Amino acid sequence: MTASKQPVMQSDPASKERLRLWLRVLKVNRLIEAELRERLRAGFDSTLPRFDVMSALYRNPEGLKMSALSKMLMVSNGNVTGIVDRLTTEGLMLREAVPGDKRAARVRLTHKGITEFERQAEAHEGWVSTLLAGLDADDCIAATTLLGNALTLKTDGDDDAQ
Amino acid sequence: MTASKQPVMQSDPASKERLRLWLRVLKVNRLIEAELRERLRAGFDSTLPRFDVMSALYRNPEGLKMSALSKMLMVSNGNVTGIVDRLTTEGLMLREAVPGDKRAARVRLTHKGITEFERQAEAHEGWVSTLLAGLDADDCIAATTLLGNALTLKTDGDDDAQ
DNA sequence: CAAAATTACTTCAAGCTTAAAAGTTTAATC
DNA sequence: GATTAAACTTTTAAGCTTGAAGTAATTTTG
Repeated sequence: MTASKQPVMQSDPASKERLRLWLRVLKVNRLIEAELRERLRAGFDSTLPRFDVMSALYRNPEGLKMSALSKMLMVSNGNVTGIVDRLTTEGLMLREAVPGDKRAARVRLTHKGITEFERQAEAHEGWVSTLLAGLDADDCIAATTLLGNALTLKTDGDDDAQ
Repeated sequence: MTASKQPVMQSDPASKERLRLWLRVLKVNRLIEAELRERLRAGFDSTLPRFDVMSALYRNPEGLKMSALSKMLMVSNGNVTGIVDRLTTEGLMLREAVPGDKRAARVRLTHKGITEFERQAEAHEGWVSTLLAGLDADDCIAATTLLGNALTLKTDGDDDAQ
């Protein structure tokens, strides 16, 4: 117990509550991510980033360009390259040429990738539901709505659904 | 638009809302983390993991054992080692021997580290408040409470406050 | 049309992250 | 006292992540 308890007189009185919420979001996120990571590893010898990529491609069976993928997942361009490389090596997805553009590459799940993702997604939904068992449907809707309001200035490209 | 819209008849009817909430948490987390990372990089030539370590030590001026630090931050033991190494090299923190135990090492902020963290923490609180400007104090309390209920089974070691 | 700017992707270096293994020291048990 | 188990930390290998630099193709523009 020393210093630290004097908030420096923050201008916005909601500032402290916002900080508290952010720390809570961070905690929930870490807890759930850690659990999902462990279960994906143990159950499917995979990782969350791989799951995310497959999930995005599952929702877009016609394929996505690398840049669209990285924008959708909010990760860097160079990052996606490595994950796609590995998934491709394992035969779960493939790169195709884009007809009118020799720079671009379109990636999509193979049949094997689709089958594998469906297996994982079913388990995934159950895990999430278990981890959030403390909240019923109404609580979830309320929390989702509140968090959605936090994004009013940032969100544009919308995507959800498993 | 193909397949994918048949939820496989999940047993728990709240399952879909829980999944939706999880995706929302993930999105908020990524958006805010990305923004904070960028600002820490541009403004202080630092990173979020470094900020987190310094924050934990700031709240514990007497120092923490490496294992306590890793538990508090919910990251792996080996992970903390590297971050502490770098912060130590920069003179922001230091390792001390624990009197009765030659296995353990206690780490704490140096004076320079304390000063530097205070600078960063003030900016940090402002950034978070800006990013969550869509929510007033009551909204934040409501959201924090709801998310807290999600953790009822997992939370034990409590820590918060900047 | 040619130069310039933009777009798409990959490569690179540095740092973060984990799980597992290894190295020390301490505590417990026999 | 010797053996075993536990606690604490570091090291290691593999993968994730970023920002920046590099390559190539496309579009814009003068």
